[in-house]
Amino acid sequence: MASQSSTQIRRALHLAQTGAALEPGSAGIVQLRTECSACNLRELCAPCCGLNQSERNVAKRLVFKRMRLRRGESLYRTGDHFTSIYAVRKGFFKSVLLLENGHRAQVIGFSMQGEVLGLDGIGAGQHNCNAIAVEESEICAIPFAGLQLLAHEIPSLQRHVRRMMSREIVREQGVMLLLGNMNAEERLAVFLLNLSRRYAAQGYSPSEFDVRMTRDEIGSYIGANLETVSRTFSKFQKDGLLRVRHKSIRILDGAGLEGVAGR
Amino acid sequence: MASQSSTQIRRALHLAQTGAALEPGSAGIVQLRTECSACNLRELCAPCCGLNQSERNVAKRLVFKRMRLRRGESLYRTGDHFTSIYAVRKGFFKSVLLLENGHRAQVIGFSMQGEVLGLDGIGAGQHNCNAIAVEESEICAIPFAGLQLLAHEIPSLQRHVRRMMSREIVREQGVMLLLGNMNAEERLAVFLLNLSRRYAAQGYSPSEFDVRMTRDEIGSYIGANLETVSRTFSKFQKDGLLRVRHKSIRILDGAGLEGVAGR
DNA sequence: CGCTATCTTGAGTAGCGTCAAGTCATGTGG
DNA sequence: CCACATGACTTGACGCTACTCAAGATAGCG
Repeated sequence: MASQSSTQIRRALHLAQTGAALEPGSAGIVQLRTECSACNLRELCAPCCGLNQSERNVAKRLVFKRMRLRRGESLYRTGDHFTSIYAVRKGFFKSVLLLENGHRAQVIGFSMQGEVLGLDGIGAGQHNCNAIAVEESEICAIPFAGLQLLAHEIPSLQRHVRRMMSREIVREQGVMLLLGNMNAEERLAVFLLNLSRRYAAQGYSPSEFDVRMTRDEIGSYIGANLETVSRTFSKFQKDGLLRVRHKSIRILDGAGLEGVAGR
Repeated sequence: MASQSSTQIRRALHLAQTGAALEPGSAGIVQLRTECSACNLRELCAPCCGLNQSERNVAKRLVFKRMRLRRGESLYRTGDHFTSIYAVRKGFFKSVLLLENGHRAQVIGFSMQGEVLGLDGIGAGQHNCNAIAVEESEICAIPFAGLQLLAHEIPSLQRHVRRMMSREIVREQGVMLLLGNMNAEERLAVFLLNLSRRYAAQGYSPSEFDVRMTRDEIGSYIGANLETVSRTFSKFQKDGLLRVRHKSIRILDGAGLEGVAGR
């Protein structure tokens, strides 16, 4: 069923890109047409950010397509033809890498509201992982070919794309450090502090938030199993660092948590 | 002393970029001026690869600078101002990420002959890790600003830069999978098969090669300690998969090794 | 209200890290 | 050319962290 809905989404995207009509609301997917200049995320949105007014006018030519996805639905899958990068307008996604035998899988990243998804496809022309909604989410698809045409006229846009890619490289380097060098407590602490910082960047409280993903998904990301994640949450609570009530997290001692994270 | 020689290299690079003269052979560093078209690595070299003749003529404007580094010398260090990307002409480099407290370090990648180094600096304008020669090495510095000017005229070059960055993202995703999901044997097997493939890509034997790095450096990269690396080498030898004689490796049973790697 | 997914906690174990001792290779200076 | 020092590697013993298996608690959903 996950595969089926993914197919529908891909079809929707294809239709959106070719400009063909789509039945609204089919399979719970709503597709909207918006101009960049009307996008209420344009302050956050990668390709618009940092443009001056005249550049924004040029950017109007780039028509974005919005879509909604429910928990478990795929935005794209490994091997899908790369056409767009995606700005997350609302919700949460996980990027899952599958081993060739398909037996093992690992979450290699989470993308939240205001962040960009799908850069891994630029090189090979096809996506290298599965992007799956962790909760009810809404994205804005940015056709990459159009983005490149624009970037040729707007150098700052070209720079912006490069900067996003470079940031992704640096982010992944940090995860490699986490996975290669840290124990379970340090990993979870780093994970929580990172989440906290990202919520803060979106204007939410850095000390009180929900983890939208399951213990299993967190564990997959930080290289531990779900029991270890759960135990470590409990230990942090016992030590007075957090208050954990299922998905709801309150950071009680940020400095203490940073101490555990080893900074 | 490592820090001192690094300073010298940075000074050399600065001089090279400003065009000032440099005493040849000082501190064992030799700096050479070469045009791209004369570079005998141009088939491998990232920015030249994939250009047609007329584009190559344009590319002649881009003057590269070559340098030699001895084992342990830094090509760049965390926080260094980003000016160039580097093509490895000869030798081997490791990229080392330092934790903020400077106490822990991890090798996050190795770059061999024919590969490119330094892409992590593009976004922030400064390097995010230390690039250190693992053996006597020679690199070709490609000034990034010049590369970008050229890329504006040669779209395929722009694409090429993007592709390199995207490949780096995908490579790091693979390392994350390795570090998050595999045991020591699987990690070492994956590491060796990857090395084998890269040696083959450079025209060397895929089944018989030297590991240029120490057990400690391998361990840091694959998230194990040096004893575990050594023990696993011994086990692979006992199982008839490899013949290991210190740094010299011969793969006796590639299929068996792939089996261990879990593919 | 019951079913299912998710989470928590416990007990036992295995893999890998730590500590330690010894071997081997490389390089340096007499 | 040899002696010695140093760095790199190997192997063993032991202990701890985190995984596995299992059972029960809790939340969310139809």
